[in-house]
Amino acid sequence: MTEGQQLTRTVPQPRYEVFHTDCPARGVLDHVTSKWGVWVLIALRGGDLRFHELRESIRGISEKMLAQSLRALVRDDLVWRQVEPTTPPQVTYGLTEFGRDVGGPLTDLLDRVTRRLPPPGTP
Amino acid sequence: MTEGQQLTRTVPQPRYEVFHTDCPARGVLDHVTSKWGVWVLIALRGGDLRFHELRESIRGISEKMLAQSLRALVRDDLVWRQVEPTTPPQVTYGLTEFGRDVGGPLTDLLDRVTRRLPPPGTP
DNA sequence: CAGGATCCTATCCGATACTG
DNA sequence: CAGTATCGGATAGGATCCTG
Repeated sequence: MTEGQQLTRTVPQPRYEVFHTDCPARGVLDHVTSKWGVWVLIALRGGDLRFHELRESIRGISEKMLAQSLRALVRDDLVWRQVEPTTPPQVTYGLTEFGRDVGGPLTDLLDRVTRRLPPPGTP
Repeated sequence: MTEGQQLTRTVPQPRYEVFHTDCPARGVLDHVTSKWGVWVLIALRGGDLRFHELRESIRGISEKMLAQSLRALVRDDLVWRQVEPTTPPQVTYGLTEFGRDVGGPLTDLLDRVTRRLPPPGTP
């Protein structure tokens, strides 16, 4: 760190210093805001879902990306994974407390975008 | 659309149907949650900034990506751009009302991640 | 100073095939 | 059913050079 001042202009409280450091929050935030992570988290807000239910909820996601996103989210402790060793196997995913905590502002974000977005006549 | 039911399981209110359609909200949300868009928006919450100030705020971003992200955000009406035709030219960026509106939950999100993240002793 | 143009690399991501 | 493995095309992204 060569300079400690940054955003000290008009920012009320310099609560975080996530802009220059490689603090882990940046990685997690990147996962949370990743292309599919967003939708997985939002989908799971409606309740726990199994792999295929998730895949059907988030139309457009491939199995590969879903599995990959889920792995990342589980690693970050945003999502838990429960394997029922039956035949056929049954794997359920759900939000951890952290995941629910993060899902709030995420849904809020989506809400504001969707509500603000469809302005009549902007092709 | 071959089937209209989706997430009708446990979701309280089916407010949006952003999961299967290619509604524009998905595109905007993707921009908002894009790798750098997040940080641009958060950085601008502290006040209007010029190109190089932004670049310095968001350490790690390249000029190309900053310009590209800014263009996308301006297109989505999240950020405005004001050109002062002086020499040297001076271009200032700031949040639109939409941008500020979206910046709220975004900062909230970042806050929760950063606050929750650094658990003492998890190398 | 603010960025466009170009080149090249890293990664994302879908399709397919295969496993427990 | 719930994945993993691999391949190949598409895209994101960095470095550099150049312009108004």
